Amino acid sequence: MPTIKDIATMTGVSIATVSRVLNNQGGYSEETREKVENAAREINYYRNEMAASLKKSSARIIGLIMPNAPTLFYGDIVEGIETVASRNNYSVIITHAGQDGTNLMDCVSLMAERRVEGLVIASMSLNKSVEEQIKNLTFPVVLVSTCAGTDIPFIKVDDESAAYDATNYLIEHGHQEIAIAGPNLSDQIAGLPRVTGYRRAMTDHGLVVEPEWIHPGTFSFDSGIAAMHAFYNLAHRPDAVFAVSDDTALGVMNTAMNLGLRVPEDLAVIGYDNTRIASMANPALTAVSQPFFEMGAKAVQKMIGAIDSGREIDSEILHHRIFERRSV
Amino acid sequence: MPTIKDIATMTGVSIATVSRVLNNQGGYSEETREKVENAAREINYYRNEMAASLKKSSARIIGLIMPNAPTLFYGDIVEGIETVASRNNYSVIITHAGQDGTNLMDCVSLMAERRVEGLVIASMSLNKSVEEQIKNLTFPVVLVSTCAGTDIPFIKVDDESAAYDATNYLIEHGHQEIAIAGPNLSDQIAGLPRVTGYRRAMTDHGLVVEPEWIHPGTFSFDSGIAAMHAFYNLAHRPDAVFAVSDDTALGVMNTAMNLGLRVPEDLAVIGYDNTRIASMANPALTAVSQPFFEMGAKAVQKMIGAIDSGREIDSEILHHRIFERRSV
DNA sequence: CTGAAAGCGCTTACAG
DNA sequence: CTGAAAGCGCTTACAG
Repeated sequence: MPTIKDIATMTGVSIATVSRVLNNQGGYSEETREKVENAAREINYYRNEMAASLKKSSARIIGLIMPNAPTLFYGDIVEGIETVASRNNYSVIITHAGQDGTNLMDCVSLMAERRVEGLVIASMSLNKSVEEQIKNLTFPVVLVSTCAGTDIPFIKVDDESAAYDATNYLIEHGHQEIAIAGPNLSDQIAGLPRVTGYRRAMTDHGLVVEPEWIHPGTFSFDSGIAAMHAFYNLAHRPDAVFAVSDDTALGVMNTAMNLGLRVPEDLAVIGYDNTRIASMANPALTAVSQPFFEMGAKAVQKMIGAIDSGREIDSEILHHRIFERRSV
Repeated sequence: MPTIKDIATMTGVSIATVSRVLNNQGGYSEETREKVENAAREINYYRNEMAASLKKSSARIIGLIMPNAPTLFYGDIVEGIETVASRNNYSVIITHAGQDGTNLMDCVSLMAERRVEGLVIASMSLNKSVEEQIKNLTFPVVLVSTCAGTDIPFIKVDDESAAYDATNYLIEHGHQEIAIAGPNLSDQIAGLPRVTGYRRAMTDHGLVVEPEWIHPGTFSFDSGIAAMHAFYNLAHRPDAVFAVSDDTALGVMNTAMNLGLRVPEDLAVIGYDNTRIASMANPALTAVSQPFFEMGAKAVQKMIGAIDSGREIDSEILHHRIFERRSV
């Protein structure tokens, strides 16, 4: 590809001058400007960002690490991040760390090698060695829709409180026999806190929680199906379920209806995430929201603030909200 | 951040030697190797890929440009691309070109400046100036789930033929009064060809197409709702509909059921895309598939092949397939 | 087995 | 208004 050297040769000026006009630095004659710009256009010149970045030691790249999970909110997080990144002239480089974050350390290393100026890690849990690795990084890292034991800044919803509110919403709508479907009990971030919130809401209202009403899973559609089948066969059948994801909620709802139950008359269902399928379900799904686009956008805003100021990033708990539709 | 120079100073060897051991080039003593590796670990060294890329004039980056559309298949395309990219030690840098590809030219320029070695553009239509710009690029470009008038290579399904098969499937299942919902009629790639395929299937079977049975839209859920309301009020009401996306299909299905029609008994519905919501709908949606993950994966495979061999990329029409579920 | 040196394509003081 | 030169952090022939 052509370089500023080529343009310099074509126009008879130095590469310094070429660089100046291409960067609109001012301090050259109108005539020079035209000559250079024409030459650049003529040979189809594109500045070599890598070279410029190397010189300036600033690549204006933000890294994004996501799990390999075919989730519906995937795109929203990416768009939130990319939108504010590009608005600030940052590019984003994306990588996947496997379902369980197996090669998360490699991903982080790759980002460091690419000299990202900031890194966001979305929706994954970190083990000790990764936390250690991150602590030694020289650029800011922010977690989105997840958090870590240590002081790595994060942006997320308060899962326990969101689960509490979801359960509470069901109670306020007259339900007392409420089950929870789909939580992964070995997930400290999105699993356990949601069942804790659920339990707390039940206890606060003096309601009993039958052990069978807690049906664990993997946040998936299939988890919802399995949970609903189990609930249906219970002697003491719940009349409402808090599903820990929208996917799970649809599994529950569909199964319930196929079993002859009416939603919400015989069984109320509330979901979690408020992805686009919530409004596309039938009946439309009432759900607690995680604002994914906003999480991504905010993460990058804070990151850029940190890059510019040199200050630390503050964690932030984003507000959740219940979107009322027709499933309760 | 530390550089090889720091390691050289620490260990008393030259930067050349440091570079060699860090790249496992061989040709140094075991003792040197250990010294260098220990020093690197100690100071938390990460190679500066930008510098290395500049020197080698190869950044091992692939660019991806996508529309700003909150679609369900978004993640699948990205994952397909990133999976085979990372397997080949390429990173992927992603950018959004707006709903209508407004700033597509800027995105392409940005990718050129970042010195990507290949570029995939997904699901967007290109105007003349962008096509011109692409033609002058020195790295391969491949289109995914779209195509252009010119000879830019693409990977996609044959929309007309897929639409033909979808309509045909409905006919084979005993339907004769078939409508089409949701196509954007000014979309030359995903809109028009699908209505052409639909029309051709109808004609081939000697079936009439009432003008009102073609209800245009924007491939959205809402388009499906609007279409179904319109169909419902027709004197000559269709008994099956081919929806041009899964989203549209859900809009049609939900509306039909809310209007008191049974799916598939009173109204059969077939979708297009076969995204994850197809199996999560109730009844589960029968749909023609676009293999998004595969499209992305194949695009990068071909691209890397082209980068390595210097040959052109061949366009490829991927097979579509009908996933039979319960909505027909 | 190791090092000095050139060079990738830029930017930016410094000097005039 | 313009240029010569240094330098960003690497890699890699070349020489020993």
